[in-house]
Amino acid sequence: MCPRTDKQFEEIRESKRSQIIDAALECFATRGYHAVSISELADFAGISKGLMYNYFKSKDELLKSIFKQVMSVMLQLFDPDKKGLPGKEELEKYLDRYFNHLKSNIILWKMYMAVFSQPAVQEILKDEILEASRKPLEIMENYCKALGYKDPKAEVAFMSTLMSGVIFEYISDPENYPLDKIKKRILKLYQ
Amino acid sequence: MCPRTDKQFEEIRESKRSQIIDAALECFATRGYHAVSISELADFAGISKGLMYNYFKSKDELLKSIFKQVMSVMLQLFDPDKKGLPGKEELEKYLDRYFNHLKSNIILWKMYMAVFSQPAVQEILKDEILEASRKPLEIMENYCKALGYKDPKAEVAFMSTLMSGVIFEYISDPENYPLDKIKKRILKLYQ
Amino acid sequence: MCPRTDKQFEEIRESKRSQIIDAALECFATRGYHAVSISELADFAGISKGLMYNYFKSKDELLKSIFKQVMSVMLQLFDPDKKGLPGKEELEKYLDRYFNHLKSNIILWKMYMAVFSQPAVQEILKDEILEASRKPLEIMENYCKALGYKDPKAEVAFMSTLMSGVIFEYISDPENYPLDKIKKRILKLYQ
Amino acid sequence: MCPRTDKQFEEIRESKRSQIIDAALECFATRGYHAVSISELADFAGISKGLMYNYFKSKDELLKSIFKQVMSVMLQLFDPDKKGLPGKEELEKYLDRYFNHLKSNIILWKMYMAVFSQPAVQEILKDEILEASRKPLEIMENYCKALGYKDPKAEVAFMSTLMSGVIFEYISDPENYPLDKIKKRILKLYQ
DNA sequence: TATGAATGAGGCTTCATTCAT
DNA sequence: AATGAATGAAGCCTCATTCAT
Repeated sequence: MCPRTDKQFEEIRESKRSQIIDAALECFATRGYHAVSISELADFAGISKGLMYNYFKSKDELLKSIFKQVMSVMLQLFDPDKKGLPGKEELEKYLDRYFNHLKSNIILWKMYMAVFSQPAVQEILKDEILEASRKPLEIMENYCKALGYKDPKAEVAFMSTLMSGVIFEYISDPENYPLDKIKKRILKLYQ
Repeated sequence: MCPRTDKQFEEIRESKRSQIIDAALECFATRGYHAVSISELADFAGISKGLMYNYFKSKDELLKSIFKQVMSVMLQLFDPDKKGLPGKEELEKYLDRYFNHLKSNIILWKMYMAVFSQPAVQEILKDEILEASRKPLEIMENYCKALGYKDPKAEVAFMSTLMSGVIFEYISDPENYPLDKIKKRILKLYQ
Repeated sequence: MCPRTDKQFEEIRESKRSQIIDAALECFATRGYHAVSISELADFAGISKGLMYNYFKSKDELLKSIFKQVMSVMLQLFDPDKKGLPGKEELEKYLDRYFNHLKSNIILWKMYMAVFSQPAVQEILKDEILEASRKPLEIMENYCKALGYKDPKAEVAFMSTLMSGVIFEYISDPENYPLDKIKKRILKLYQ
Repeated sequence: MCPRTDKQFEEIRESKRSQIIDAALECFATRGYHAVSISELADFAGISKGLMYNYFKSKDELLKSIFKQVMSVMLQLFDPDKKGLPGKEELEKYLDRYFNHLKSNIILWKMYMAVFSQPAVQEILKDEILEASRKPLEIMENYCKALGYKDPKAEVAFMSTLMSGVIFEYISDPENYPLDKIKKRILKLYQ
């Protein structure tokens, strides 16, 4: 008989928003942004087409929201709690975290790759991508400086290459890619 | 005014086919498969929409044809003329060829990545992909064995990772990626 | 804390109804019926979408209600208090009232014109329109007879033409239309 | 067996374009711009929805094209062949042309009114409207000057008022509006 | 072989309306 | 009485594909 309280509405919105983002994340990651229609998305999320637009202004905006969420999760990965000087030990922990994250969040990384490799999508997310890549690069540069590399920027590029390669190979064939062996192999490089 | 011979017709067809494939390759690689319409493609290739369907049964078929061509070009890269035992020197030449190829055929590699990140397309091209990757993997395994690695398969996975990473990073930002430094860095690993 | 009386409820309802009609009148008149959504309307009126439907069965019904109100206000304009015989002096007063009304109720007249130019709406409001135009026409006919016109019906048509023209031109560009000069010009016709 | 010639294509395009504009003119004029959907329009014109967009970039563009055509037809009305000084005789001919035009092109004038009275449509056609009204106003001003009015601009406003009124009343009820009597009545004003 | 007009399915989006609270 | 989440029909538009010439 009474209207819902603001708090109730807030909860509904937050939960439904998550529900949509999760559904879209899975669809986009596994089938590609353009290949998934709003209709399919709504069906998959268990809501009506119209409701999508109650939560996201457009399909593009939905993609941006997903990307922001993906990036925020990933940034936590790259956000070291310890402020201590990075060293070999730190790097090992860092890689550990990274590989574990990859294993347990494969969908996020698929999304990440899908986004990065589709020019049309890149266009949409240009700004967000630039902003998101700043932090990890900074961290890696700190490691490289601490490890005494003469050309830290080049070493960062190499590290990025390694990491991109790992992601790419792993999500292409998670069953067969020897993730652990690769981790050891990489660690050996920085001993 | 004399009627063309069958051979001439065949040549015309073949040349026009190439013309279309080249145009489509450039469009798809730079803007993405879904973002390019048949209309735009026809304009870009300098022919009419209708004629496209004279050469390719559908847009999907066109994509498959392009991918086959891309793969055939890449296989040449991985087809060593010299049958000599692989060693450090050979590896250096191999990497040289690889990096040069990447530099001068960036469009092909963009296409290659684009295909890999489109699940729907992957499905269609599964077999071609598998077949195409056989040869390079074999070659790399030979190198690894020759270099005395205890676990050659793991080292091959690492090499693949490196190469995927290089492709990915390079095509993402060709202007700024230090391709040559990365090549040296990789060679240092195998000295 | 005492429960409201029925009368209070009634007053609240009536006042809220007015609030909605006023808001809708302004929106429709300035931006057009189709261009204004119920959502915008509710925002503008400071209530929720749902409540709109508590007061009006549909958007069309709302329009009808507005038009009825517009017509009732206009009928007052054409309802002369004085029953004295119409003459030149009366006509002047009549036009005065008319022009002043136009100036101070431009929104009502915009609405009136908007309705007339929407065939779909005309259909809905056919009867209301006919009924509403009876009175002014009657008054004008009386004037014409009193002024001694041989063909009073034709002169009424001419007067209607003048008035429609004034409305049309004035609401099209209220800033620049010389309303007062036009009034004088018309009065000169009937001296 | 041969493709059509450019000329043939040109003819097809021109004729189909007309067909669409005519259909749209009738629909918009009688039922209103917003009330007519592209689907209905296509049906009415006897073509597919898609083809509409082969000829007009959008519904708005179609409206603009129609308005341009309407205006071009009307401008001919206001474009006197004779360059002689305007006088009473000229004015009579001018009004003659005007009233006849109204009678035989009622749809055009309905369209004109529909456009002018719908704010949303005005918005779309802002520029075109301004441009189109320049010429007739200029002509009327010349008449007024020639007729010796002290305040020609005011008299132009009065004439515009008359003409708008005539259009408005006539298209509202063509059957019963005494067009000829009104013409005489107006002429009497300028004897 | 070659053209581009024509089609129609399907995409994204809006919005009047309903309904649980 | 009041709210806004939820629905789904319908709108505009795109585009792969067909077809007459």
